[in-house]
Amino acid sequence: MAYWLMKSEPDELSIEGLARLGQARWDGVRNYQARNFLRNMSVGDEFFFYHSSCPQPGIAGIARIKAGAYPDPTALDPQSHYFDAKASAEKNPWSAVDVEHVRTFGQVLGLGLLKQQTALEALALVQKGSRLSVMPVTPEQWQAICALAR
DNA sequence: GCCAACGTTGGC
DNA sequence: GCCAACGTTGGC
Repeated sequence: MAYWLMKSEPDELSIEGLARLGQARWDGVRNYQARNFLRNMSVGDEFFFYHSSCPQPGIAGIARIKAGAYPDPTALDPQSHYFDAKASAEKNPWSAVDVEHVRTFGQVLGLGLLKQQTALEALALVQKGSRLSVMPVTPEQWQAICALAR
């Protein structure tokens, strides 16, 4: 089992929204590096749910992969914000996964707090200029962040 | 709204 | 293959 971190704008999907729904499709990833990480995910993998582009950016909880990567239907939907005119049913370069809620933290672990942690220096999230929205988390980083949540 | 930094596009 | 221009991300 592997660990990950994924960013979502709470206006689109928040940890509270996922808790309410129980599960959701994680779609709209339009970056090849992030997509490749999606494809490496296995059912049962857990990830930190990060809230981005919002008043309180940070890790808001934990969720789990319920179904591994499959072609992202939003790429084929002209109505979707994530529509990709170059994608087709035969050749859809984008992937989605299904996720389920695990835990909402009592308080959001703010980006500032995460940046203070020596144990997280290698995490793409806290590196200058990094915009990666899906990234791997090592077991050590996972433990360090879980400790902050207690 | 600003802006730094990155990724993508497309002409050459 | 280079690289300038453009679009996007995302914190502040």
